[in-house]
Amino acid sequence: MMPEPRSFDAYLPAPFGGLGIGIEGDRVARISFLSTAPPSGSISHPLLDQVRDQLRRYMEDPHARLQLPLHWQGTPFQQRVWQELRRIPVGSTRTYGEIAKRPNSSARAVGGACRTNHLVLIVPCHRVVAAGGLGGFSGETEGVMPNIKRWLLNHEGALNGEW
DNA sequence: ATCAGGTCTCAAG
DNA sequence: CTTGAGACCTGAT
Repeated sequence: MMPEPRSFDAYLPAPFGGLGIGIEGDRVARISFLSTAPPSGSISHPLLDQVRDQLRRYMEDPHARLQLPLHWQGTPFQQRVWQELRRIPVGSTRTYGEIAKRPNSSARAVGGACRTNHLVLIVPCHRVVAAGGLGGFSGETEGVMPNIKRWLLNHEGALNGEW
């Protein structure tokens, strides 16, 4: 049996597919890439309106700020990496190795932390690339997800015709 | 204790 | 240029 998929409280279509949004109480708990709208209907909540709003704005302008009350859940190491990633400016990228340097960690460990990112876009995992290329995304080394990564980086102006 | 992973690096063909 | 092995650290079983 596959693990029970997390439920989403709202769905927002996007140029690269769509985004699922889930909240816990009055905080955003997860934002993920979805290819189709989740079966469960969306609920009504002011926070969801706010999230949709900010995400839509980001689609138009990559510099739009994403400022939302967030609900973090992860190991200390993961949280540390995520916070670090949030400091990568729009339009630039870091390699897994670069991120790993600080805590004397390793590139693979960073990849692992990225893979478990449940706040896509807010934690810009898409700005972390491999030393020799685009690198994987959301657990895939090729296919749909890396294409989304490409879209996002291009949207942010971080690709100079490469990859 | 063991293994797999969104990698890196270096050495050899 | 391409391939392969070993090394790195974390998280899950």
